[in-house]
Amino acid sequence: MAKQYLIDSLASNFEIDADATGVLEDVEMTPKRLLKGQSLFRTGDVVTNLFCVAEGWMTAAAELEDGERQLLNFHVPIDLAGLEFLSESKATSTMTAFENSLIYLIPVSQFLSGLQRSPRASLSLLNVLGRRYITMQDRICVFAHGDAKAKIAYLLLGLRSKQLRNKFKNPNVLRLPLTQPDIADALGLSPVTVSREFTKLTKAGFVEYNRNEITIKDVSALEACVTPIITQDKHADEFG
Amino acid sequence: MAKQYLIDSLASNFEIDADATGVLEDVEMTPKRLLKGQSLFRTGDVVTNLFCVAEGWMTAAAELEDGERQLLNFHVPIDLAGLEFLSESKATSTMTAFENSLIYLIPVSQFLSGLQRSPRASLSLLNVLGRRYITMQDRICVFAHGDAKAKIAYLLLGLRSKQLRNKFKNPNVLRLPLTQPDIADALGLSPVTVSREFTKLTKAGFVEYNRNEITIKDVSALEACVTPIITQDKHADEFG
DNA sequence: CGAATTCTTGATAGCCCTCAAGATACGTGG
DNA sequence: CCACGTATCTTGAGGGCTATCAAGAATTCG
Repeated sequence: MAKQYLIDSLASNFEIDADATGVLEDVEMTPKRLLKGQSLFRTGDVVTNLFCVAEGWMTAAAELEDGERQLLNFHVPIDLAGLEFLSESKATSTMTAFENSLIYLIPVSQFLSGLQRSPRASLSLLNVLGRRYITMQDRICVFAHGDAKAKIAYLLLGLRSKQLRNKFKNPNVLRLPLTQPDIADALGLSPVTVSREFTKLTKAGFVEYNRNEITIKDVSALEACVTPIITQDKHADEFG
Repeated sequence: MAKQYLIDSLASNFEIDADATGVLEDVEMTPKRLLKGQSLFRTGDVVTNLFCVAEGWMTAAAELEDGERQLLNFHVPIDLAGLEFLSESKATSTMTAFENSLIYLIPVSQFLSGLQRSPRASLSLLNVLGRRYITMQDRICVFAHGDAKAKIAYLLLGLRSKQLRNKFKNPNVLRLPLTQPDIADALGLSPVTVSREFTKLTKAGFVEYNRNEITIKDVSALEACVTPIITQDKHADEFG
């Protein structure tokens, strides 16, 4: 059954031990398919479901007042997403399918009562959110002090880490149809700058860029781009 | 007794209801005084205590490789700090007293076992961490898309919100001996730029800057500096 | 095939950093 | 109380990085 598979995957990815995952066993997980570009919820909507990504990519984005947007997160299989809306039922970002995706909806109410019954699961989630907070601090450092090259390297390494954790076959090939305008939206750069930086990175042999498929050729070279900002041992952090 | 006062304050500040605060009643809180500039722990240290700020200001900073630093957080009375180290016992930032401070140390182990006994406290903490995560997303937006003026306005409004929540008498007077180099470190700007922006903000009548005491004269004008980045209703978010 | 989007490349402009020098304030010791 | 050193603040000049504007090539999609 799909649900048991998801639970097992979540257990390994979030270091929720077998006992703690009991929290998910009594909740109903409703499958939902989203087409590319379709939104699960928008800023201001009331969010009543967490969700688990089974196939595809989901992305969280903030819509800025001047028409720009800030991509905040990338959710791949098997990610549990929406934890930040346990407290705020009103969405502060828009959750959109980046490509055709299959997700499983988890009602917040059921999830919460599951947590009430399982103190160990609550602690695991506290750990997850604590780590995410630390990751966000690193991201602040990169956005505050890094140049365009450092930001792009940080993004690519973060996506690679995410694929690595979720056991993608070749983590160096980013299986995400990211256009350069998308990358620009994620990093607060202009598409033109992204293009220029990628030609430089390609000429240097650090990456290969083939429209919608980015291949990391030299991980340590990319790490060297970020090292002036954050220390080496933090490069395993995921983006989003 | 000091401890009961702290517990009550934490209860109101973190929306931890009276029942849930039972988590703190069985833990020992050890008072510790720190002189200005003294560090509680440094990056890489093993953190075995959360702490609650009773007097003064504490600040968390990341030390970057090129000798710069990124100020990440400001902790005022009555803040509970160090929650992100429930998962990572190794500190990822350095916690320093910004002025002479009195804090109460709370052993992580005792706090965790308290959480095990109190599911509602765990949920409250999940809410707190969830909100902090959302706040960090806003900060990402400002750092990625904002200019120097927007960043400074965002910082000032965030510090004001913090004083407001913690019931300082006049929240518009920032009671934090922040030098311009400090502000530069918090925002990834150069001290020179901070100085120029403050002279502009002063001439415009938005703030008053008197060496170590910043007074916000026009809240809505500052909000207007940030509004192009994040929407109006998010300005209540705290910095840090 | 045609329209829209994406990608590339060049030229220009603006913001912020760096360097530098002088002024002001703070703390310490005499 | 004063002198001194240190740190902070201000202001100017110059330079680098990235945004913007623009135009053309390549790709995708209907």
